[in-house]
Amino acid sequence: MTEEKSLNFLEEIVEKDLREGKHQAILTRFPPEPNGYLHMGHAKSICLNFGLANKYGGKTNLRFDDTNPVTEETEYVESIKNDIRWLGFNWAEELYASDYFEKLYQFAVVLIKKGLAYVDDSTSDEIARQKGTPTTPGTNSPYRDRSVEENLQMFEDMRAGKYKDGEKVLRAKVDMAHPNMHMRDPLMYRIKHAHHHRTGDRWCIYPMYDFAHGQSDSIENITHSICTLEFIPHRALYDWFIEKLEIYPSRQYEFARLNMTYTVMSKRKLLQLVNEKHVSGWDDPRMPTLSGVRRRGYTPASIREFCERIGVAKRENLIDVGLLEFCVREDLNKVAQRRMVVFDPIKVVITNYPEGKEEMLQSENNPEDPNGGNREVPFSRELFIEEEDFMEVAPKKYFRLAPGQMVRLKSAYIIKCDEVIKDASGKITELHCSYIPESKSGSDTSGIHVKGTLHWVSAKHTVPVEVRLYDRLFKVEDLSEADGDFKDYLNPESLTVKTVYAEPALINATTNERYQFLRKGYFTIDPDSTKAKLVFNRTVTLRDTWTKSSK
RNA sequence: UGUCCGAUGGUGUAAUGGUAGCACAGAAGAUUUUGGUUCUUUUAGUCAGGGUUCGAAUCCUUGUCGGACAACCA
Repeated sequence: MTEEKSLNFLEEIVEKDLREGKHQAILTRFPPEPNGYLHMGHAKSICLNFGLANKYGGKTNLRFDDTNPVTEETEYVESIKNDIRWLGFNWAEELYASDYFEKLYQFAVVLIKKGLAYVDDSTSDEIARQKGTPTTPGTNSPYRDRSVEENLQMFEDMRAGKYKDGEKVLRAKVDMAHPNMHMRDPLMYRIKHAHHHRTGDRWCIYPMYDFAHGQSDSIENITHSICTLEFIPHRALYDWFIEKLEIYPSRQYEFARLNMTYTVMSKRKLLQLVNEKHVSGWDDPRMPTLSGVRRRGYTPASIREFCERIGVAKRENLIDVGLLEFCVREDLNKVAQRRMVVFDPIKVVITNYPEGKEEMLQSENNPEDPNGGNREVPFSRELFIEEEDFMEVAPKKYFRLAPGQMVRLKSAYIIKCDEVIKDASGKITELHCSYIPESKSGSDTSGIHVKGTLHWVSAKHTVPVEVRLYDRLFKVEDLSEADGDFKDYLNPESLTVKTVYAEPALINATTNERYQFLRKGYFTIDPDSTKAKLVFNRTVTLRDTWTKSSK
């Protein structure tokens, strides 16, 4: 008997619709506007839309909502497609709202003929005033009662380019006193003499979101049109257009968008960070964009798992970024190749190890994978260990190296610290240790048990590599609660770059391999990496219960 | 002082009138040649009042709190 996983509210709706025969199959869509890069919020929407279709044997269209030529670019179209594929989803059809411009125009003509739309000469200020406020009704435009013939002619003239930008708009004739602001004669078309990334200069009038989205859904026979909460008030209009046009009744459902701690999730703000150079670009590894987390080393599987775990509901939420980190660690732990890299070295001399002697030791590539194989790690008389792995005066539960104390060097020998060498200023320059020859990893007959195991590198075999260490982009957990400019809360220490000491096996690191630098975290090669200078991004640190409990 | 949406441990998310469960985070312990992994245990919750009912997180009611809506953006 397997435990039945409970359904989210959208799955319940879909199951009900299928059960009652409302639909034979479902068709969803993912509708990005090509004016920015996809972020984790989009990932949630993608997993939802594609996930629903996958689960219930339906399909998902990719439809670019490209109704505003002044902000949209082909560059974004390509990055969006790339990100969706990377996440692991395949769309049924690649479509564009701009494919429907002619149809949409004809829909508008239908509404004009029905007396449900009119051309308005009012300025945008005047229209704003006519709208009223949420608590006071609006007033009718003086142009509201133009004849059908006049409206038809003027709308045709709008299309023909006889007017300048902003001179006229087409509005739906609904109800200027409606309690829902979106129903107070909303704009359907505006004039923009602008070049469109797909239709070029064919059009100088462009439909507004409300007159494009629902109709596009309907044209494609989308069964479930899933969007975020802020579109709830638009639903009345969505349904109104479909009803008046008597076209396929797609239905809109809304869920709460994703918010994460210590970051922002709005294209506008992300664009600002890019434009004002607070980050290196849309794919800066600190960005919550898909291109950013990809470069940082997050795996598609870990992001899908994250989206699964955060659930779907209608209440506002703020997800702990720690959950994302948990998901990526869980995934990476299974696949990452283990390597040893010392960040802040302190020299260790094994005084009883013959000068000039070297030996190759075997070390497992991945203890989680029995078939992962081994690699060779050179061992010699002079080594580096991590500065923080030695303390001259050690507290009680300190398992690492200290005078007179023993530790295991991973995959090598147990050593004992005999002497601390300092320079004139009292700074520790090296540690003199002795090793236990019988304690060799894999053939230990010493019978000695030590609590601590350290990573290390052989001093003369060391390979310098650059690591880029990331911290949260912002200093505060909840940016929506922060007063003033969100950029005031940027964390100045979100990026640390350092050159560190790696074991030689890392020379052969490849882009498609993931690495765990023992006790340091999970790393992946950055695109800036070259043969001459390897560059690694830290995806996430390892879970650390020691520094936490020692505080 | 309008309309709409929402409110369950610290954070998310279930329970669809019948034992408030799961995950992350936190705490304690075991295992460990990564203070990682794994395993065990554990802390902590139904916004408030009233009502219906044998029985309410769930239904009704009145409040409270949070959010959305007045772009020729999507």
